[in-house]
Amino acid sequence: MVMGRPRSFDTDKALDEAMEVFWRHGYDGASLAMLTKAMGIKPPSLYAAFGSKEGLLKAALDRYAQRRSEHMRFVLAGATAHDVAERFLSSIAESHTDPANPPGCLLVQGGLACGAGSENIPFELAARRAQTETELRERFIRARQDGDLPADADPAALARFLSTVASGMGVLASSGADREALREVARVSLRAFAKGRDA
Amino acid sequence: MVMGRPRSFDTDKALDEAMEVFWRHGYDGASLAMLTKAMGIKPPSLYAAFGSKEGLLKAALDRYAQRRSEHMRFVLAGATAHDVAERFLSSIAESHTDPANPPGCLLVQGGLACGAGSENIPFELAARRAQTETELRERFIRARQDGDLPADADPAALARFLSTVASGMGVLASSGADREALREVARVSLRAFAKGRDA
DNA sequence: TGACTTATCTACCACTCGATATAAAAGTTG
DNA sequence: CAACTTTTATATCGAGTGGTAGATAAGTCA
Repeated sequence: MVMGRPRSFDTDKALDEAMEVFWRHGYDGASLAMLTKAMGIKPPSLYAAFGSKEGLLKAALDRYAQRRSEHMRFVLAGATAHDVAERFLSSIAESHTDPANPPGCLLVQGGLACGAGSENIPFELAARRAQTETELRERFIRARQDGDLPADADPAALARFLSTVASGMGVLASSGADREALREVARVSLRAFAKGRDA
Repeated sequence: MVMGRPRSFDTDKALDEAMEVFWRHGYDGASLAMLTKAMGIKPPSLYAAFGSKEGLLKAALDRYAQRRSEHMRFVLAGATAHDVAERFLSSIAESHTDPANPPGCLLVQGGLACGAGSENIPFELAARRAQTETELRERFIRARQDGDLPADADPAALARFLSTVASGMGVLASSGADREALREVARVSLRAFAKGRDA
C-alpha cells in the first residue's frame, strides 16, 4: 500500500465525466468550473491528478481510445475489405448517435480550432484520428496481399475515404441527425467498396 | 448623404479579416482582442457596426455564403447527377485547401461545440451547412424527374452523403491534408455515383 | 501514540473575457 | 460660423479564466 491520504474519487469515473464535458463543449468551451462540477472534485484535486487542463484532456482521450479499441478489433476482423468497411461505418453510425454520450465524435467535437494557448489541441486530436486511418490502411494492404482487393486498388485512398466519411458523420451527428440518417450515409458510402469494382 | 462622422474602415474588408480569425480559431477561440487587431478597429467600432461578437460572426457567415454561392451555381449547373457530384467534390477539394484561406471550412471550423453563452453558434453553423445539402437534394430530385437518376434512387440520401463527405473533407483539410489527398477522397466518393448503379 | 505522506478544501492569484460609459473627433446641414 | 449627428479612442467594467498557496484532513508506518 502507498502512504498518504487516499484519493477520495474514482479516477476513471471522473475521467468519464470530464470526457463528456469536453465532448459536448469542446476544449476551449469546457471551463474548469464545468469540469470540476461534473467530476465532483475541486481544482486542486484535478491538478494533482492530471497536471493541467490539457493533461486532463489527454487522459480523457486515452480513455476514449481504450473504449473504441474493442470496436476497432471487431471491425478489423472482418473477412473482406468490404466487410471491414461495412463494420466500420456501422460502428460509427451507432457510436456517434449513442444516447449515452454526446452526439458525434470526441476527436472532432473536442476542438478543430482553438484559441491562443490551446494551439496544440487540434494537432493532438488530428493525431488520434489519424491512427484509425492507419489501422484501416494496414488492414487494406493486407486485403490486397490476400487478393481480396484487386492489385491496382489503393489501400491508402480507401482508408482515407472511410476516415473522412467517419469525420463527416461526426459533424452530421453533432448537428442533430438521427441514427437512421447516419446509417443511410454509411449505405451510400459502401458503394465505393462494391465487389467487382476497382476497389 | 448621411449625417455624422463617416466610418473610417471598410466593412467588407473588416469582415474578411474577422472571417479569417473565426475560421482559424473557432468562435470561442476568437477573442475580441484578436478580432479587433485583425480588423484594425477598436471594440466600440466593432459593436457599433455589428452589435455583438455573435452578430459579427453572422455577418461573416453571410459574406462566406455569398462567396460560395457562385461556386454552387456552377456546381448545380452540371448536366447530370454524376456531373453535379463531381463538380461539388472538386470544388470542395480546391476551396478547403485554398492557401488564401485557413484550411478547411468555416462552417465546420467555426464551432461544432461551444461553451456556456455560445450554445446557439453550433446551431447557426449547422443550419448553414444544411442549406448546401438542400440545394443538392433539390438538384437530385430534378435529376430523377429528368430520368438522369433511376426512379428508385434516393436524392435525399445522395445529397446527405455528399454533404457529409464535404464536412469530412473539412476536418481532413484542417488537420493539414494537402489538396491531392482531398482530391483522392473525392475520387473514391464519386464511385457511389457511378453510372449504371442504383444511384 | 506520533512522525510522515498525500489529498482535499477554502480562498485567492493575475489575467483575460465580452462589452460599455464617456468624451473628443469628424463630418453634414442650416 | 454654430447646431447636429455619428464614429472614434481611452479607459474601464464586472464576471469569469486557468491555476495555485496554505492550512487541514486522512490515511500508512515506526
